[in-house]
Amino acid sequence: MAGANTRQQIVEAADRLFYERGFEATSFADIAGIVGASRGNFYYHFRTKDEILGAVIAYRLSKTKEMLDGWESSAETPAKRILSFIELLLINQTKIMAHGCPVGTLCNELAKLDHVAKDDAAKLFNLFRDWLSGQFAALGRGTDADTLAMHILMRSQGVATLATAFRDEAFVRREVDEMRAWLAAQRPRLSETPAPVSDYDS
Amino acid sequence: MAGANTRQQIVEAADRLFYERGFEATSFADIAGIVGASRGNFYYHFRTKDEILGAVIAYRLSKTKEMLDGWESSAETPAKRILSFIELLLINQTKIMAHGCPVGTLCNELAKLDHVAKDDAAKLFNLFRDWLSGQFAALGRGTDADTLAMHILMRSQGVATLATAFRDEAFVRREVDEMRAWLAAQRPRLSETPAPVSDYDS
DNA sequence: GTCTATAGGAGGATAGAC
DNA sequence: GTCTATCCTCCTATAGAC
Repeated sequence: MAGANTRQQIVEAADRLFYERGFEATSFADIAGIVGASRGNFYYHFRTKDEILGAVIAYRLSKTKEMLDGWESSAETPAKRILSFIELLLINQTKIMAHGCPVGTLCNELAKLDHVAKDDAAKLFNLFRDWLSGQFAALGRGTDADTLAMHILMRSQGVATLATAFRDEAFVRREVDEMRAWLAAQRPRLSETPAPVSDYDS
Repeated sequence: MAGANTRQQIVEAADRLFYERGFEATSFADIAGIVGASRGNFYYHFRTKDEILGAVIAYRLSKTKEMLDGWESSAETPAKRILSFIELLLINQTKIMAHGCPVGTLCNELAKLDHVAKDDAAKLFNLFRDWLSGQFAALGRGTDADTLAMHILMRSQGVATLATAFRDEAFVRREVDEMRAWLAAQRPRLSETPAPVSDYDS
């Protein structure tokens, strides 16, 4: 319904359902049920289901960029910005326990389907990776910024997967605290003066 | 073909395809193609696809128990046994980069489908969790053994997810090295004498 | 225990009226 | 730009012969 923005409504409904149920498990009828349009009309806006997937990935990329830009301006220091990323696990905790991380689960599903768009979905990870890398560089870790970015991204994914399987809030809180402690231990490091860091002190 | 063990052949073929392609994306025809039996015959052995899933989960539980028992007898110390778990990421690296972790991806898919068997699949995680917890307890970490078990399980899942998305061997090696270093830093800890540990020194 | 044949339904996609 | 009607394929599941 509602003219020219039907396309956008389809994308947003698909975005939600692809996350909650998965790409394959979501049918046109499911999306149509949310949008309130007929299935037939979908093919005016998208020729195939894969085209909807492409639009959903593009939409997520744009939303993610917005979020990262928001963190950039709302937090004053690189450390606080990285903290925004870490605490996303708490903010989205309920959804994550029900459906996992939107990025990780989509990449996993598309990898299994050997879908043409699997590398496009991985660009969502690259967005976080590059942004985190920039923050670690700003923190004075120019040489290993990307390694640190991948490390914290890895932890976030691990917590999300186990949060879905165990639905254990205490576990999530504990691991978020560990990540905060790990972050606090990351100090500017020059190649000639490696600083001692401590991670797991609980 | 082959009488009474057709059931087992179905389970093993389904086990492989559920891992490689996912549960929903695997059809009876796909399984039949591997086993070399007709689709119709499947319903003599299993009444529904969900029953095949149940049998696959039971099969994986039993295979996992075997693997853990094997580590128990082949490695002499708790630390070496935990190392066996960590290095599974290297042993299965190629498969993980193509299809993710069999446990994590199945749990994620079933959670999204809100499938009745999702908690049964999570028992696979519990098997690792309890076994790892026992090893950490034997390492002298009786009070926080389960916390440590969940932490290393979390890391393993995070590495698997990013390995699938990025297919970056160097990343996997690096994180496995980090996990080894983390493990080496875990010392027996009595409640009154917390020991200093270091984690992230690379 | 295995087969062929087929029911019954859902999904993606198309055609054409309005 | 949206709708209804329809095609075709694939899937799960069943019936019944061998």
